[in-house]
Amino acid sequence: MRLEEELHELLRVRREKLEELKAKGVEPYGGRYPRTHLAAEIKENYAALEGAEVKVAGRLMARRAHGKASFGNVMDGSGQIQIYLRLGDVDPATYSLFLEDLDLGDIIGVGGTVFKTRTGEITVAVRELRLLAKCLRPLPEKWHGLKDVDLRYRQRYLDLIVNPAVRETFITRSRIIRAIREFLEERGFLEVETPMMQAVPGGAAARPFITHHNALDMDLYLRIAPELYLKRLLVGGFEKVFEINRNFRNEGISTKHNPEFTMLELYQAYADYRDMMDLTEELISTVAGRVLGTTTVTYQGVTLELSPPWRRQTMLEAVREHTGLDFNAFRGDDALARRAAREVGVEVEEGDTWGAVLNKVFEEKVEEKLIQPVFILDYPVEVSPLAKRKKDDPALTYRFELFICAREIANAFSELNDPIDQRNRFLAQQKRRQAGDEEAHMMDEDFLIALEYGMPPAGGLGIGIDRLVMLLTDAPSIRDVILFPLMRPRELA
RNA sequence: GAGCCGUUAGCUCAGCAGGUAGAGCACCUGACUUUUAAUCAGGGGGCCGCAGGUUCGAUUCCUGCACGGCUCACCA
Repeated sequence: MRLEEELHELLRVRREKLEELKAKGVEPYGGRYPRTHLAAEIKENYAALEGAEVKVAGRLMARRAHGKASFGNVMDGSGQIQIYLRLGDVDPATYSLFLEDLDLGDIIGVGGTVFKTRTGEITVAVRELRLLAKCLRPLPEKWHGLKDVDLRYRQRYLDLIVNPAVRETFITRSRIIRAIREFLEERGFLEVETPMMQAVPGGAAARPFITHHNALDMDLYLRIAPELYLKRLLVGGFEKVFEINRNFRNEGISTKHNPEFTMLELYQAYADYRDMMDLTEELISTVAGRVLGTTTVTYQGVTLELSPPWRRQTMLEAVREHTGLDFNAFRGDDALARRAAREVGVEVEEGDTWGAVLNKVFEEKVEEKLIQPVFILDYPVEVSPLAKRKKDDPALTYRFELFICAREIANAFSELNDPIDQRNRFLAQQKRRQAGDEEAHMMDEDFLIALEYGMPPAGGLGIGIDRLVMLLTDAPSIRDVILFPLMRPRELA
């Protein structure tokens, strides 16, 4: 810390007050304060509490001095309440503590009686005042709040102090996650935790972060998905498992991507992807109902109806509906499929097979049009290395993704439990890795051994929690639903 | 990774066809015993993101860099 003389005036003044307080024998960083009520409780129960003695604690957010009587606002976890000090009701030392020594932002405890001012504001008439924590830096502006998004993310605590809507968003996030846990536990799912550090990062197509274990002298990867471990648990006999935890992907940052993000994955033995569709509909609509009180939500001005059932459409149908291209007609002819894609303006590479082309056309031409909830079924096998092939159509898989507001919200499939087929899929992925595709799956021999012991047929589902929270809180950026999104470090003031 | 835009007081923002900067809130001093964006009077506070260049002179024009935002690419 710089020398006191060099401190900014605003910081210097507060530090001087701190020293004065100490000189007066006031402890500026107090301990336990036995508060009796939250601000909101007093306001909600005024009829019962009028004239009652209460103690509240919180941050001093405003002060309006009128000579020998003064008002202030104290904010606690429930909201703000007005406090009133009058010389005579409190001794001169207490009054001057409030008026001279306290600053906006200080955390205080006050005791007094509840009353209503003549303008009708429910207020605590203070008898006792205690400083619990001195605030040495000025808070952001009281009216406009903190707008600079850089500062809001870097100093999220300030954002939370001065922007109540931000606070609400994160409370809603917590409620959503709790509702998901309740929903799954009610249905017999067991919550588990699987490794975040993995020797072979699998379960998704993504570039991993690399870290190093010193004692074992080995590189490890931060997981890109828990999938392959959760499936090992199916092998082990857990029949309904879920995990809500972080995934890490070493990719770009955008309004829809943070390098670490929260994912729900669940697996249900003896089920398939149709069961997963039913479960997904029920889960999201139930969570919306429990948390928001409605299944009709507005996202960025668009009204979405989340009550089931949701539309179900195969990828082939969706592509035909939105582009006029019937990929069934190009079956077995990769070149024809590529030509058709180029005709509608989709860039494809020479090596792209029928299924890869179909997927690209879908992503570029169809996804953006999927506003109301829709399950897109039957993904090509090339882009679904962990999903079971369709019995009657082995070029496709029993896989769906859920789209809402043009965003992929969920991804699910009937899990591939044939170890021979799984090995071949890994080998195909390996070829793509060798061809330079850094996101192709790595071979996971350990996982294959597990499959060889027999994994029950199962449905698996993944839901991006951050994106679901964005949808349900009307947040335009993923950074609005992650408390501390990744930022480049910056020199501190 | 690319393109566009931004960075001025603690915060929210003006401003500058190039002549060494303003407002509101916050802060300091004074007045005020039911105010609430309290009010009134006075005052202090700025490497105008950083580094170069052009110029008699740059916060302003040019270049580079840093950080951020948006769009695109990659993805969930």
